[in-house]
Amino acid sequence: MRLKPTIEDVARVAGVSRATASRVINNAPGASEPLRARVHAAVAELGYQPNETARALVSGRQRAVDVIAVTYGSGIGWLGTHPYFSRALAGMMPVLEGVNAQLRLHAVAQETAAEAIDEIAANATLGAVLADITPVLAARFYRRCRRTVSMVPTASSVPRMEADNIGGAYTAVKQLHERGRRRIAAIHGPALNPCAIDRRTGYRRAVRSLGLTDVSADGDFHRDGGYRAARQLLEQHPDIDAMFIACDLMAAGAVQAITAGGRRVPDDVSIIGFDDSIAAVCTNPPLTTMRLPVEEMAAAAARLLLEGDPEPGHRQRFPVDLVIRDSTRN
Amino acid sequence: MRLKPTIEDVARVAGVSRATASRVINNAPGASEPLRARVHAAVAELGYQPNETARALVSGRQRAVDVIAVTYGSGIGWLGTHPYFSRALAGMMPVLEGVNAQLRLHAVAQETAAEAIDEIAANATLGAVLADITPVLAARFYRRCRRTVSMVPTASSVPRMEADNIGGAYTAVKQLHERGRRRIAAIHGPALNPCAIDRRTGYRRAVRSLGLTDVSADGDFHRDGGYRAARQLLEQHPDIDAMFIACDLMAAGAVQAITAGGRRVPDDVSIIGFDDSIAAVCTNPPLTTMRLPVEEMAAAAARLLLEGDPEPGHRQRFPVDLVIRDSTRN
DNA sequence: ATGAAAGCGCTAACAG
DNA sequence: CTGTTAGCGCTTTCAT
Repeated sequence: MRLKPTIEDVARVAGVSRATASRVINNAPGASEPLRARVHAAVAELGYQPNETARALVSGRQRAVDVIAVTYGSGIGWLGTHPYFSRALAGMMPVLEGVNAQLRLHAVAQETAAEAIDEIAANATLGAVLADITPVLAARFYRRCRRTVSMVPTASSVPRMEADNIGGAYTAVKQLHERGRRRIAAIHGPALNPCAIDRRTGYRRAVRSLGLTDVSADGDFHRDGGYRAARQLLEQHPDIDAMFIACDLMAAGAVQAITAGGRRVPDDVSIIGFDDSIAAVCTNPPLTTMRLPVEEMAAAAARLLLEGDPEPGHRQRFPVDLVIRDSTRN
Repeated sequence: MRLKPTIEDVARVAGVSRATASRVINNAPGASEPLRARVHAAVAELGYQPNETARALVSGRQRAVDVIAVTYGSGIGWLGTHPYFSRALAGMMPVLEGVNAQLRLHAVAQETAAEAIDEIAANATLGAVLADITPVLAARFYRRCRRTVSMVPTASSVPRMEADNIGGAYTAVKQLHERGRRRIAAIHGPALNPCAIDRRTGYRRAVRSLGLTDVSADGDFHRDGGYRAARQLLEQHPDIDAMFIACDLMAAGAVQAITAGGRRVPDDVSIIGFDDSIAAVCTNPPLTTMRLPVEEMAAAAARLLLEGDPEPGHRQRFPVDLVIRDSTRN
């Protein structure tokens, strides 16, 4: 079988030099119309496709955005079951498409995260989007590669996309309160997750300023954890009439626990989730939720990287808006 | 700021030749212990990280698996809302991790798919996993790059991972029938989607062999389509007592439509979905469904690529198993 | 066991 | 406008 044609072959067939071939292929100026035509013909005849690796090496830029996800213990099952990550990818791909940039996906195990991160940083080109990296690791990465954007709250110098998690949580509780609920419990996310921390803060502030009681349980940002937390909450505080839940997946579990316990949503217990992920519309009833604009954030992150090195401390703020569905409608 | 150190720098600092440095870095034989130590020291001192691009160019192999997704019309919103794709990614990443292979993600617009596919094929290294490519496009890709694996039914010569969609659909209907249901409707997927076609076939065979009536509606593999199809089905055939739905996302919508119409799941209408995606456990009640082992299929596809060129027509079969949850429990 | 040298395929000065 | 010539950073013969 014939080897893949190189630009050398194209040049030979077209009867020009490699340089000329390169010029017309990259449609750079400095090539006459007749030669252009000959080169194009040769390209077509040979089915020539530039070798991106060689291009990248010589030009120093490979035009790839790296996306890093850290996997905790149990493997990366969460990538397949947690909508967050795929939303981020979905947001980035359209902006990368058409500008000849590719997306590289890295799953790094928490235990070896440090080394893995060093290697990724060393080979970064357009830069990296840190989807859920802890502040410490993010800072480490940033030290090795300035072209970095975090999508979660992180070390202060790292450029980031910032969603108003605190405000969102506050709004959620306030909304529940306005609808007349007074025993508003919360199911929070992992204690160390930066987003979860902010949402917890928002809940606490709202509870305090509205004169309510803090009734909290801890979840893990997964459905099962939401189910368990809700059941436990209901047992310990049977008078709960609303729940603010820090993630839709947990909210889906909570809805199941609540109805399994013989109560109705929203009549007995009103629910507001967080994220507005696919889970929010799959539950029954569909969830009122605080929309985290993941796609927009990811797209903006990609665009920022495309523009060049972001300023240290650069930040772009994103609103977290209330999306009303049936889990609060009654 | 200091430029990134090259192997040249390492060699100089260690006082050896580039060749020797290369040998120890790749821990190839042919370097004495004392020199190895000096090189390692130099690497550590400089924080040297090999440039993967240069490596790839010289060795001809970049160790990357390309994943291609075609986007239809409206953009790739579906990637963020449809669990299939992220499950495939989740399946591949663990097998790629640790073998120093990376994952490249490509979203190609349907209109320009042909050219895009040619370019990807030209730059493929370990090969490509075709997640949802039509047979025609898959064949085209395969013509340009033998290292290809499709995850959906496709042109006969293209190596593939084959799930028993027909058998799964058949099993689902049979299960409903065994539970005493007799008016078993179906909501199918897109007319041209190869998986949807097989599931439709399975439904038809079951209906015929069980002596039931074919009551079908068409969906789009999304929640909204499932909602609409279910509502329409219920209006036109109020005596329906069960539904086989070709995808969990549609099933989630159908559950909502059914309960919104005042009927209960599973008491009045029993439901079996397909996929066993995150949507199946977010609905209320959780869905009985036919499990498509997407993660396993994707992992096997990645492994196949890692092994070298798959045989033409290579196929690996995967079962589609019944997972019983509450939507059929009564 | 070690080093010198030849490229991988391409782009980008630099000459002509 | 066109061609010649250096490399990009690395691996890999091939001598030594």
